[in-house]
Amino acid sequence: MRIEDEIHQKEFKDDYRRLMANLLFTNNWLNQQLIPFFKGLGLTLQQHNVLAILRGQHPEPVCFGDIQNRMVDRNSNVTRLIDKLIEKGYVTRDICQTNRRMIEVRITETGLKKLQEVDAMFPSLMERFHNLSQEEAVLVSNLLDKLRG
Amino acid sequence: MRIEDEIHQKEFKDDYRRLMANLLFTNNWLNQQLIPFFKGLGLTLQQHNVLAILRGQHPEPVCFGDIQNRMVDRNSNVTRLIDKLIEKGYVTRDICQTNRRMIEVRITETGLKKLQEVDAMFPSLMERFHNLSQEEAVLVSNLLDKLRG
DNA sequence: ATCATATATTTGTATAGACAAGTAATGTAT
DNA sequence: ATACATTACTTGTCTATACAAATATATGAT
Repeated sequence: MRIEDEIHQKEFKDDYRRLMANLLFTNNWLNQQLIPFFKGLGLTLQQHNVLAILRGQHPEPVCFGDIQNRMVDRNSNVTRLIDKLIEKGYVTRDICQTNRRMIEVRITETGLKKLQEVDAMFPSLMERFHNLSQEEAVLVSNLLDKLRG
Repeated sequence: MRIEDEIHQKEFKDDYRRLMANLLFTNNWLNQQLIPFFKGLGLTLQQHNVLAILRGQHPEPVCFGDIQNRMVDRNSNVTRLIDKLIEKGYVTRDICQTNRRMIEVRITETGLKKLQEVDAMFPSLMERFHNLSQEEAVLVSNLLDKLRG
């Protein structure tokens, strides 16, 4: 459905403004799919993102700064995110012995199991992207990379 | 910059997951430009969105439901958004006389002036989109429309 | 060794978002 | 006419986000 019809706007001043509205609107559309999906699994998007980052380094730990730099949403408060994940038993935190300012975060077995549970559900989530062919998905992705510069 | 480099991830499981991460990351990038831009003008994105909708109908009023349906971010609480805009003197609200459940919202002269102030700054904001040619902007926009189905 | 500066994480706070429940006016079926 | 459902907006509450300030540790210059 054209963005003009989605937000009942006859036309945009220019193609860049149309793209801006479209990016914001599409992100909302995406969140409306992702938030309930992860909520059903007892996670938020950001919590899942952190777990996936930790799995990538497992069994090595990752410190807060590195977690932040690898997150899709850079605005998240890592301290409070990790607190939630510890409560759920998905990660551990320890003070780094070589630099005591840093915190080492590791994913637990329970956390790995939760990620496997998410993985099993992922294909059904990804179906919503299949309005685009694989080639089109690559094309959009590359153009977004180019947009950000 | 490629999304892989932005979030320090070697590769994605498939092109659709890469697109998903890229959409979320690009939206964050966009918000990091838009939020300070509008903040500098004393508005939030959603407040600006509402004012623009009201200008589109001016001098006719728009009711809450219609505002919600035309907003880029559908999750906004229109009641509280309008409260803020009334405080600032940018809109008025009146009970609709033909259906007393509905609220008629109108933009004021002050609101129109504020929008003119925003318009004057818009070209500088749009420069950040010029990494894409006009044709590419149209292409991405159309593919996003297609993605949502 | 001391002090200033930088780095890494934490905490506080004000505002916004998500979502459920509430209120008031209208429409509809009997 | 009355009761029930629907519509349109409001309010409450809990959580998350944005951003500034605070704390703790490490580094570097004198």
